Amino acid sequence: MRVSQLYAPTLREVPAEAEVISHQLMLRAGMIRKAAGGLYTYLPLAWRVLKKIEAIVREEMDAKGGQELLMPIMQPAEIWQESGRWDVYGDEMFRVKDRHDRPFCLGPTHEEMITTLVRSEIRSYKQLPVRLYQIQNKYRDERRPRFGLMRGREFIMKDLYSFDRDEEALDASYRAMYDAYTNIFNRCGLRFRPVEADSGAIGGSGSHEFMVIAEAGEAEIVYCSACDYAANVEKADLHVIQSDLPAGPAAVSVDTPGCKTIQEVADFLQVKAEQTIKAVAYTSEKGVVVALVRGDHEVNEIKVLNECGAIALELAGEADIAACGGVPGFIGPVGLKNATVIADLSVMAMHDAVAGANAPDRHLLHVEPLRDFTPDKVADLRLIQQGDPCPHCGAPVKKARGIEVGQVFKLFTKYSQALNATFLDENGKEKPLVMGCYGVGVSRTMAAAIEQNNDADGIIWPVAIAPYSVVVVPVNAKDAGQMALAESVYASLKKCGVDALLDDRPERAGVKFKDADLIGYPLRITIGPKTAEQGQLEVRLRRTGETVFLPLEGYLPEVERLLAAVDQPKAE
RNA sequence: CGGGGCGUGGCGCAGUUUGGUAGCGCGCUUGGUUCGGGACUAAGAGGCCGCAGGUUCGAAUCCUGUCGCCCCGACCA
Repeated sequence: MRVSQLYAPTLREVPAEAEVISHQLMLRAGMIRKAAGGLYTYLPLAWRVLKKIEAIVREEMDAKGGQELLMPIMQPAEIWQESGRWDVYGDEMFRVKDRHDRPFCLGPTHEEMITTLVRSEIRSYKQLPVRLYQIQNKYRDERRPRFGLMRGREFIMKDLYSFDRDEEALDASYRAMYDAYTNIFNRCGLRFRPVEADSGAIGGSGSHEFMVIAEAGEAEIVYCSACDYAANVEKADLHVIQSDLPAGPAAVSVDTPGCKTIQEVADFLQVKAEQTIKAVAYTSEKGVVVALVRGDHEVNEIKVLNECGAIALELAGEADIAACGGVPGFIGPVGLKNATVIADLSVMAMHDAVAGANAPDRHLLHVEPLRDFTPDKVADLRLIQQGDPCPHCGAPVKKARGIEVGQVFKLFTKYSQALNATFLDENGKEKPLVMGCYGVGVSRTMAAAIEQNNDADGIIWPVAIAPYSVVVVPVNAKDAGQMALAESVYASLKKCGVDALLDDRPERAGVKFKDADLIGYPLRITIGPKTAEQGQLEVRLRRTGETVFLPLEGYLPEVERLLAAVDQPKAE
């Protein structure tokens, strides 16, 4: 490709709408343009990167026995009604109607589609395992699309679904995909970490997320400073923390005028925050749920959601709090009614605690769990914090931010049971298929790669996913000798399979260098006035900024060697 | 959904308070001089001032409505 022909309009200034670096650079490098909020056109450079990522994904999926197919983006409502998710999925699903007023949705995911497909063909255990995948657009009406491609309303996803005869076989599928994902993100040149994850709305249990470590990430993870434990904060388990206080005398109510926050109460009553019990009320379709944690802890809403079995939680309003006998700001566990009360493990281990008295401007002293209140349920509810003990080895954990680029789930029989997808085992017994699902955010992976690989001049593509590996830049395109040499270098690179680009534009050298740096081709070969005289090719490495000279005779193997080595950390 | 901000040539912005001929930088076109890190110069092209209604002799500017975009939040009693 010649740059004079390339549709890659670069921008000198940062568009005002872009906040994160990947979004800014993709706009500036002429890779994407916005069509509407969360909807983007991929221009040729971006499309080349996406195709390279997809090619890596396909190779790794095929290597694990995956077979590619393509399902419709538009899906009939009836299969979602059958699985029960039509009503559950909520506003995040784009819903459309055809001319006969029949309801459809734009697929946010494809469990229903694949399961209803497979249920009519798979009859016998002899046909298993089956691993089917596709790469296509997904649609989610995000409540807030942001950060360019990182959270769009339309995005490219690879989704594979595995069907196995039993959980042991599912484990093998899961392990195969876990390994494949590790290969994919390694090959894309990303620094990432698989973390234990909550399985969320999609259901099932047993899940890992592949997190690219980056400040712009929307997810928070914790990892152990000593062992290899790592988890999404939503998932991280926590053990009981015992109180060292003795049990107190009978509870008494005291005035705490205007003390609504834990800090205000603790300061006013001269106790530590960890001696207080925090009660957080939520509403759900199952009624009011009150979560109790220690005052210095935070509630992990995901854990609450999982414990109470509701579809969605919202912080309760004043009316809901009043309905269960509470007073906003002064709600406490003693005397609550008409609510499901769930206490964190560490709350049950407290003694002589302070809690809201369910009366205006009043708190209770000397509260004793089980003596003064008995929760409906006790569970691990708190959100992990930096420095908390690792659930595996007890060493303090650290926090980091990550971009979720992939997730693997064990679905077990959630969908096969709902959608009646069964097979006959060796004994002629009908059983539900045991499923797993595995997603890679392809477009998000591209954005994540930029978040991790850039500098003040622009993008620094890993070779494996660069739109072009090498750009050949004649310093002066009007100089016939330079152009002839550039043409011949370009032709020979292409001939031996190097993804090369020729910047034949009649621009000044500086303009071409700036564009090359901005777009981030791994290698730039500069053809200048002295190149022919000295008999040497000047090659600049984007990642390190180094310039190396190669002999005009026999430079091709050297270029290939450079391409193979340029992303590898230097051995000292 | 709540809060805040912004919509003015392709991009970045000024002008709005105090109504009176629509501006600047970058980019674009043409010519000349330049030519190894976003050149200089001369002459140009390009704007329903988001949209609709209202006030006014007159609206980018004031009023009402509406649409879109961006950011923060959807968080602890």
